[in-house]
Amino acid sequence: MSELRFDVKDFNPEHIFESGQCFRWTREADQSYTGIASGRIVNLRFEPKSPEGGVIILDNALSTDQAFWFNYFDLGTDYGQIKSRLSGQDKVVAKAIEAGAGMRILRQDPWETLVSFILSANNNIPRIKKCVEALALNFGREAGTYRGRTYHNLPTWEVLADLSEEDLACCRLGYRAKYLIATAKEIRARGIDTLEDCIHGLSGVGPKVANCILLFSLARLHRFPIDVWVRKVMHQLYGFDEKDTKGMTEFADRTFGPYAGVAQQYLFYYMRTMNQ
DNA sequence: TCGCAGGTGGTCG
DNA sequence: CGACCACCTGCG
Repeated sequence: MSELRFDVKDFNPEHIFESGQCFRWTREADQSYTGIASGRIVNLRFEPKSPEGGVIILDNALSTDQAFWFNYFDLGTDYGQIKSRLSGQDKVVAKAIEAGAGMRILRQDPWETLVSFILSANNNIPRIKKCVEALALNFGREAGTYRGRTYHNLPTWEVLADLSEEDLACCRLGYRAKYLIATAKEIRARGIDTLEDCIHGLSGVGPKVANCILLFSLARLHRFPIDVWVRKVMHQLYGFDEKDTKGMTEFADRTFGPYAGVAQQYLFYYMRTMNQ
């Protein structure tokens, strides 16, 4: 284990980790974040060097995982360019970008993302985190120990597919447990490779969850998930009727084009931070 | 007690 | 289609 460093621009851990796209990163007392992704336990701290950039320091990372983390944090994408493009297209988003200037869209593991967002339905972020952790602790393989804490992976679909709702009762997932089991069985039958094709048919995966998976794990940056917060933004700041999902989607496509999903992420974070 | 939380699935018209 | 509405659970 060693330390990995990345010089980056447009990076702010709080904007990235507190924007509801991931559920397994925890803020430490020193403002760093510890998390687990694809079985890798790591602590991230960020040292700003200039107004735009700084250095990411990953503790407990393997040197052979440099490519993994580069991809995970989408470091190959120029968010400065995306931001200036979006800002030029829309005043509201320009404001939201100021508030969340260090936002990035992660490239998470598709299965972990699928599980997390099935659990997100009609749920709140603290409890989604609890559900994910309970699932990992009770049914996932141990991934290792770091700074006195033991971490577990999420269970694979092979494991979940053979569990019953009763088995999962200890995780307090509520009615989402049966979605999870049904989806695990479906993935076992079809395989994860076809996820993008079959995603819409999966149990517990409606349009919102499907868009989240495509955006937060498969880098489909044009996907525009509409949750209660984005709905609130679209209503309050753009004047849409709260129920007009179709109108919001068409507006996002038309206005933000290939980066509608990135715009959504700034708007989501903006709305959440405004409402505190 | 009740509404709400990063919605989905089932049932109607 | 579109409009309802039930739904596990924990919190304020």
